[in-house]
Amino acid sequence: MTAVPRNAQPAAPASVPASKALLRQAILTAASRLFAANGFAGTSLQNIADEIGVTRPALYYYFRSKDEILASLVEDITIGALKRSAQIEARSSNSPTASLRQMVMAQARWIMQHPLEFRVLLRTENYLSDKAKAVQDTAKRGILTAFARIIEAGVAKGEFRPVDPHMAALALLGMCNWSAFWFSSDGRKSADEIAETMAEMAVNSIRPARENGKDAGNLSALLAQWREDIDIFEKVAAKP
Amino acid sequence: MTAVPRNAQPAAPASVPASKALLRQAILTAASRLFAANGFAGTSLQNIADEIGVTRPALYYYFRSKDEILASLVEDITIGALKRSAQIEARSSNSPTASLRQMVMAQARWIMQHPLEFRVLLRTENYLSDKAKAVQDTAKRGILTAFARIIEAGVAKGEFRPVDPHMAALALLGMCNWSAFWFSSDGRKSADEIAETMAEMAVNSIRPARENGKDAGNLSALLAQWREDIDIFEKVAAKP
DNA sequence: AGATTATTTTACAATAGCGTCAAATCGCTC
DNA sequence: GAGCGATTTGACGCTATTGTAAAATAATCT
Repeated sequence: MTAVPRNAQPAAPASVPASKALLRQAILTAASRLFAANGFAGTSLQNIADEIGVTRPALYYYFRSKDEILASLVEDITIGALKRSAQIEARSSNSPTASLRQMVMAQARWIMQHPLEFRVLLRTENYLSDKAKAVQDTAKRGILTAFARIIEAGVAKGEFRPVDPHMAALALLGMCNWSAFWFSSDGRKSADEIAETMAEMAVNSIRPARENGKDAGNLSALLAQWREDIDIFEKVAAKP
Repeated sequence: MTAVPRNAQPAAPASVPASKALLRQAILTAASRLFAANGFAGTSLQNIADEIGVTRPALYYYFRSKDEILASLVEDITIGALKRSAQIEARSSNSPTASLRQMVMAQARWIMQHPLEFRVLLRTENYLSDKAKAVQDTAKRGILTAFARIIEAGVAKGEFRPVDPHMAALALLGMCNWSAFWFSSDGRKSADEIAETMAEMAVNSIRPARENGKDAGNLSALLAQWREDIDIFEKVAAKP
């Protein structure tokens, strides 16, 4: 392993120095690789140290324990996911369909951009400290309710079938999250393509069946349908 | 722990005697509970032994190692899932929509009937021996291709949108499998209700946009639909 | 009852990995 | 190049747990 370069900044002693943060990050990256490959228990601190080219006790200068490495790792990921869905919800488009599509895309994308970390996260809940687990739980709950709220709004507007919002949200999140287990960045499809397909599947999965004229009184449902039609049209028209 | 009752069969020394199989099963049940709760590495053989009321070395009479317990545990589950989807595929209804609905229901149900074992399975792939992992992989692949074949057939028949069958299968399986992480048997909804909802979502997710415009790429069908819609709109809007 | 087999236990290595500490080294400032 | 804080290292103790083997107990058969 190459020596870690130090930048020549005069000083930033107030908070964490840049150099320290740098190696910290290197540790986290190596750890996610190894944890994802061999599991948390299957990875010793020695393995991590070898990966970076230092000795085992050096790690204790950056993290108090093995568990703290794990906790730090998974916290970043969940918080990131939460932030994204909160952002989209705040953007509050008036169309739940559009919002849901965006949320699914964002979630799927975020996961496929960090598949390793996500796999670790999904597989190691048991080893988290109580405090870390609590952080996890609130973040997960936040994402879930964001999805559920959008779906609920869509149901109220008639853009979605009358499904149980909570359950539908869990189902759709499952669709997204599962990708951590199978997505490969060198596969035939890009993360963006997959995310789009999933978003399309998601909105379709709870879209009301078109009942020709039946409940024609429902204007917003009709408008929602038109929006989708236009999307389809746009895609078709854009093709060579 | 109560003594294990022995049946008075003369002898069945050829294969495994019934009594031995009984305690074996008890060990597996206890193990899944503990593995699911505290993780594989977080569970010692001592914990398992305590749960059943024997001493630790007694376990070695039934399993050669801790890993063998895990392997035996997860093998049962995956094989069961594979069997189910194979059955449904063999039943070969002529309607891919109906088949897909049934497969999703079966998969979701099977998982919600064994959520503990499934959580263990999803979280411990890393600790499996190479041989056990191979069994895993082929079973998983079998389920996946069963799903993909149905979807492919549906696409060919025009019952589904032209999605990538492989990818859609993964997405739908994700929806099902994820339930292992959130389903609770004492929740408001029963496993059957949830499975049905998921099946409905699944078939909708890849159903073509329009029932009456058979092929989605058909522009004139889309335009015709719009004209109709506008008529409806006009009537509704004209109302007092 | 006595013999034979099945099952469980007590006791015993052996190992791997975590966390700690004081000493050594590095990089920089004066 | 002496001094000082930041960083790394080697050596150590410790615990938890796995797996084994021979002895003890329970069950079954003749």
